[in-house]
Amino acid sequence: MSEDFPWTPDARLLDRASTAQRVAEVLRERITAGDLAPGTRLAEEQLNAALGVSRNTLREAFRLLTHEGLLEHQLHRGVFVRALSEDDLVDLYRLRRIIECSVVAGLNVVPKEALAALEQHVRDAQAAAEKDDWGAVGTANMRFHADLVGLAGSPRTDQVVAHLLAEVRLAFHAVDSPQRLHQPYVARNKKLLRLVARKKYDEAAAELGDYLDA
Amino acid sequence: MSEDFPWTPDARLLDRASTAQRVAEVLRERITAGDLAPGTRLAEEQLNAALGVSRNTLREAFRLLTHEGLLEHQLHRGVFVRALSEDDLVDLYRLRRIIECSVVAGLNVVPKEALAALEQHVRDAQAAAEKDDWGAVGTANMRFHADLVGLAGSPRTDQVVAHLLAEVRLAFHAVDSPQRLHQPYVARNKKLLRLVARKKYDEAAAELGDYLDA
DNA sequence: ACGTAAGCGATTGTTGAACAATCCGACAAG
DNA sequence: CTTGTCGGATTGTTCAACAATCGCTTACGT
Repeated sequence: MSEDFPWTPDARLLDRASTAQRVAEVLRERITAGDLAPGTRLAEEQLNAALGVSRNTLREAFRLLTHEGLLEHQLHRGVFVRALSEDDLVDLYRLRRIIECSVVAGLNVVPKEALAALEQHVRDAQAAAEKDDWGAVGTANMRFHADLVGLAGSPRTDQVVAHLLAEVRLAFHAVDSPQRLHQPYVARNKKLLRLVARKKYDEAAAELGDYLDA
Repeated sequence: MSEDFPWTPDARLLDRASTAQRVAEVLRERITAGDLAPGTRLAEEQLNAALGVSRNTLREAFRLLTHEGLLEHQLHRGVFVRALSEDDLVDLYRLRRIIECSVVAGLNVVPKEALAALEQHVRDAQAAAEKDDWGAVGTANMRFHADLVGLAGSPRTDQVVAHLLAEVRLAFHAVDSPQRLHQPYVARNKKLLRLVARKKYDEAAAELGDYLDA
């Protein structure tokens, strides 16, 4: 457990902005890319040496990522890459269903440019799926849902959903078959978007609720 | 001496609090009690001496409260007690409406003891109202809604709602007539609870949605 | 042999200081 | 009166030392 990390620190990347934010950026990339598996412990001393920053700075970066929900902090034990249980996933999707369905059902007018952005996300997901890049499919899907909720124009709703989606993303890497996970969403998002474009908001909400029950 | 305790083994309560968390607790109390008015600036050096903790620890407490939405952080200027705008309030109640209504509408079974707890909150609010203690009415009201949402058994929903209620509480102190603000809620909560007890969840959700539109 | 408790190394929590960057009010020049 | 600049005060960032705690090992008693 107490060996050096398998990835080399890129000192050049640490020369532009606040050190803590740069460290957080590096760690964020590693986590969302799946290089750091959920449950992995991030020891201060190891990363201290690996990144060439002081412990205090490193802890500041930890705090940033903890607030983002990517890390979990246990008192006197250290920080760990967040590991989601089955119950967590169920809980996440339950809350997503509540919020996203309510938002869609309560829509009134949808600006043209917002609709275009959503369509772009669907196209991105489709293109990535054809290249078997399921990580990119997941990213496009996340952006689709974030922008979908953004239609409501509620900052707090946006923030909550962004947090939920970040947590969902953590669970991606724990899935053995990413294709089976992401494949259905491409078509479903397309159908959903069509319903929204035709202003059939209730049907869209039903469709959305249906597939968040999986 | 200590046979069985009334509190359930909750992981958050079992974890001992760090210094920063305790400092945050103190500040949270002062803020929600209204001792620190919205807009008040919290200088580091001043609190550093007053609370007997180092600047780093104090800043960590600030980060916790900022993340909770009670404090606002301005770069190179310090932290201030959050002042909510009219738009913020509208946004808060919109999200509350979405979540609380969905929870109530989706109820299936309500445990007897949970119902009893809700009734106790209503009685507390009623008693406080008769003594013109509108701060206590607000507290009982908050607990009522927190427990109401808790019926769904979703940790993340609970957390989001707790966050929203904490923000709502910030706005209490900016109101000139606390009576007119809290008075209606006592009767409404009572009515709402009666509908829930009779398992008329849809009607309850409608009632709840109706009064969150104010 | 088994469960228990003290001891120890490793790791995290906290502190205080030092220095840089930035804001704000005062003051002087045009 | 407006503009520019100076200087004190406050925050941002980093570091190293010390205290507290955890997990594991070891020795002890029954």
